[in-house]
Amino acid sequence: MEIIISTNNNKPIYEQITSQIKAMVMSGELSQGEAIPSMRALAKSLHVSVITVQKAYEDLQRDGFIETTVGRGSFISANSMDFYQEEQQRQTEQYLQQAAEIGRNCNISLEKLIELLTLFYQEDE
Amino acid sequence: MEIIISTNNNKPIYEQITSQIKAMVMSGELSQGEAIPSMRALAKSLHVSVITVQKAYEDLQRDGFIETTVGRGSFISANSMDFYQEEQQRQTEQYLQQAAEIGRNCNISLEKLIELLTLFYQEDE
Amino acid sequence: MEIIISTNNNKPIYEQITSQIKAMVMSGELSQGEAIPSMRALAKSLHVSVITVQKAYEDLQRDGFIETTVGRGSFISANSMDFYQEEQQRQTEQYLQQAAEIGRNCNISLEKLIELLTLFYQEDE
Amino acid sequence: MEIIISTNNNKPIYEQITSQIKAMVMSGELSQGEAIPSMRALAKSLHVSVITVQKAYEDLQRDGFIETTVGRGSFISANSMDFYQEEQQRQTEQYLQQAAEIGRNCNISLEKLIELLTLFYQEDE
DNA sequence: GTGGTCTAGACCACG
DNA sequence: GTGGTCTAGACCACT
Repeated sequence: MEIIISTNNNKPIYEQITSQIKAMVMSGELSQGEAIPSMRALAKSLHVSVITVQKAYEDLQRDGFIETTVGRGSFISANSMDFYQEEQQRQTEQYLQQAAEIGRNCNISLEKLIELLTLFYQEDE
Repeated sequence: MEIIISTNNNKPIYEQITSQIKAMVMSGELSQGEAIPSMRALAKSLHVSVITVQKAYEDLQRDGFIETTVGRGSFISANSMDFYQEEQQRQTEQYLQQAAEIGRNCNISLEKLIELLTLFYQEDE
Repeated sequence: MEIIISTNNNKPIYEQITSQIKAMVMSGELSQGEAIPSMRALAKSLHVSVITVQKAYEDLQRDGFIETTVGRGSFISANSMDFYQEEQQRQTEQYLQQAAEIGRNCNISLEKLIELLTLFYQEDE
Repeated sequence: MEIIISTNNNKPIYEQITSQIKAMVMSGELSQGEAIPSMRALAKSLHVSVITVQKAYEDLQRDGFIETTVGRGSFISANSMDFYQEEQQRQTEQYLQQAAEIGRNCNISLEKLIELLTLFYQEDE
């Protein structure tokens, strides 16, 4: 499991950790029931405070992605993938809505927006 | 000129001020060369610290939206609208790109994304 | 006598007035003993507060460029031109010194500086 | 890292801080990636308000000289030196241009200006 | 601990 | 009256 932390980024470190772990579940790199590193181990390998990792794991547990048991460690929970799907869909819709709203206010045509969207969609492939 | 401040919002107050003034320029409610309220006047009417308004005006000036002179006040600058257009286009593209990226990772088809975008675009009308 | 006030400029208005009057003395547009407009007349024609013009005239008198008599008006003083020459030379030297200092710190060669100076000198002709 | 604040100076304190930090980068006293004091620490050691230091750091960050992260601190950014070089060159050119302009208006010959410039350039060595 | 935001005062130069 | 700078407090999110 490899997580990359960027300090130049404006996103807080604990959020970078959560989002990357979620992405690994989605990509299949982490499967349900699989163990993830202990907070101390991850903190050490990322050169990051234990408190930061703790916050990340707390958030993941709160949102149902992992299950943490004292003395045993943390594990990917059974329906983590569904949670992730929902979350991402919600976010995608939100981005599209904002793009639509601003675009309309600036008199950017729907065709232009679709063109851009298609471009970005194929670009990343 | 009417600005609405929401404290429940997670956006800082000075940012709410700047974005609403920019929007007023775009909508034509404020035209080029027109004076905007003095820092003290706006601070008083919004029940907000002078410093907060000052920060907002400072940002607006630095980004070229207004021109401010000691002893005279602040005025909408000549090319404020162009700056606004550019800024909004940049942001729209960013939203579309993020939607495209997440969408692709979640196996949402391009058709589905375009469908959503079209929906949101026409919804606001 | 024509004075141009720029609000986009970061220089205070009273300073724009003084510097332009001084320049007119130098260029011969204003000669020694000649009357300059009354404060109120100038304020009106420049669409500027009387207090602003008053401050400008005060500075000019303090530096010996004009002589003001209550009830008579203000006149270019006898040795205004000398004062101006001295002042400008002082300022020119100061600019050159600053350019030399910064340039040296940035490892810009003396030749390069002279080249630029020559360029600017001939450019304005 | 030693910064000297002069209250007799007409330059604002936050500007004195920014310019001295920039100069330290240039002189090599601060290197890329190196940490600079926390706002609170610097404010305390300079007997100055935290807000004043904050304003200085904000400016430095906006101009690309430092990178600052909440909870971590501020660090000299990778290309700080390039930014500094550009800034200084711009300023040098501006000084030379002003010297050229005033000099020409006062009938100071180009030779005389070059002579002065050379003098100042070698004087500081 | 760090920086980001906000408040309520103050003095200054400029108009 | 205007904006520019500064002070001495405070709370927040993040490390």
